Amino acid sequence: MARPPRTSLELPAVEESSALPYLAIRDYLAARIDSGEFPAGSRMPSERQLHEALGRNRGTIRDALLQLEGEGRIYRHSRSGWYVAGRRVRYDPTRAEGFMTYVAEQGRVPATQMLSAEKVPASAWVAERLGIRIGAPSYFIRRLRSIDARPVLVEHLYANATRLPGLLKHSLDVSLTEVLRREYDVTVARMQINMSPSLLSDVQAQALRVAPGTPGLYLTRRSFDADERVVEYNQEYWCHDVLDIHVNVTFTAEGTSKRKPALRG
Amino acid sequence: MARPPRTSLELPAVEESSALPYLAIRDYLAARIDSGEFPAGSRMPSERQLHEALGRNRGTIRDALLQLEGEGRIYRHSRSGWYVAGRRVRYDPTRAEGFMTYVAEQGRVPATQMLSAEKVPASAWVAERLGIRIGAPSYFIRRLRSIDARPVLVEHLYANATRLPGLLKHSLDVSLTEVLRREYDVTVARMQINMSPSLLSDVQAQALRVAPGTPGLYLTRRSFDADERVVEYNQEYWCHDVLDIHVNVTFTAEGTSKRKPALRG
DNA sequence: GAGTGGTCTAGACCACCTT
DNA sequence: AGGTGGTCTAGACCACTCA
Repeated sequence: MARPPRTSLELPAVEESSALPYLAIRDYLAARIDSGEFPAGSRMPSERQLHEALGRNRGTIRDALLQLEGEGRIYRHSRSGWYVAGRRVRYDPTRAEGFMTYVAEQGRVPATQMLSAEKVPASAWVAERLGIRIGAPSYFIRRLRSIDARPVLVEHLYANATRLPGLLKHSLDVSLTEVLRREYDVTVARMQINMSPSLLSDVQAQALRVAPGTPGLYLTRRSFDADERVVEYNQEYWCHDVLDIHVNVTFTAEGTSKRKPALRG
Repeated sequence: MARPPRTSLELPAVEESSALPYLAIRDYLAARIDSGEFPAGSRMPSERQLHEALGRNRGTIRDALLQLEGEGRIYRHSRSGWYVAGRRVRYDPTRAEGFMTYVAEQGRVPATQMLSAEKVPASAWVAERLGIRIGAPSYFIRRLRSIDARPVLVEHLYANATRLPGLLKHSLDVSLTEVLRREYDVTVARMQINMSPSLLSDVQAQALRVAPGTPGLYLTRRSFDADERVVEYNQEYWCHDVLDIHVNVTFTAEGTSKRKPALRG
């Protein structure tokens, strides 16, 4: 990854807005991010620079940076540095648009990189989720997605290979939903979505080039067609600071509800 | 909070399943949680006990514990100890049921405690969200909610006082939605929900009796009636390990979607 | 090869929770 | 009053990224 410029370090004393040193440093750095001194995407001063400049132990500096990371204000690129986070991307799981679409709509630059794609016999775990027999042919696709050149999620994609012959021959750098509709005339009629905040596991952290222990958001999606057959099963491992999830729900009658129809465009 | 029993410490050597000491300790503790040695709700051995028992520095022990916290396997009660987390509670934001209902349905014990309730002139921020004039009377209610005696979220509730006269006289320890329907004949027709993972701010952390810097989930909900008037505005600050969010979406036609009607019971 | 973050050690003091 | 986690210090070595 190209290393963005680092803002030079000139520091008025840390104002003791918080009694605790690490929170005072957090406030100080947050203020400089807000003021535009450290713009989104830029590199923060190194931990050792801050250590020298602010007269606090590197561990304390690190606590302040980890705090800002948890708040989603900065993120790190493992062993390269700390960077200022951009705005969160709005994501509405009840809409059909894919990653490439909604990211671009928000003025950001999405990108997809294939990590692996294979046809394998379904394990028990996969078979259950896809509603197929154990050992039946299935696809396993692993993709890395980025926003503004920052890797932000790893996607695992499982699908029934019997139903989608030759899927791996198509370009999978774009929206899978679109490939399914165009090439196989398969449309998603229903989705089961799960989300929970967690940490990125070692494997996913490595793919995203972040440290193990980086906070994440685990998102799962099971898509069904009109006949209630599973079309695909998705696992998405997101950096926790990337998404702002919006859901709009309309209730029609007592105890029932439906999503308000979304207007295109 | 009553202090649950602590499992006594007898330790076979840490198996070096991971090269890094703190991850090896994480694996070791996770295995003992899985095996039932440390059951949900019980207290973990203290950091100093683990330090002595495992022959690692307390800082390293702490890194392992923080890792497990991030994964949602354990949580801490500030300055009291580390505890084993229970199962996540399933929450479907597109359903109308309130906290007390869906928590109880899952065999857990929900509780609500009022922290404050006042009638105040709306600030600019509140006025915008409620769609009322700045300075118009509004309610501000702050509640603490628990599951199985563990505080898990702080709720801020804003409402239009002109429209709901005498609201504070009613019992607000239960579902507000129900009070609104029963006492004011107000029904929610639409909700705008926002979610993003973050850290608990100092104020909310204090109310939840957790350390500042504890990971959280920030959830916001704006409810409208059938005439598109705002009924209430909610802010919820959740401990990050409590929720498993489920959303079920049905697509009817190209570009539109609606939630599958939920059957009662 | 220089610089970065990632991890670890061995101490210390404090605020607070618990009993 | 004793024990807990929360914070801080001052070092150290390593794996890795980047130029």
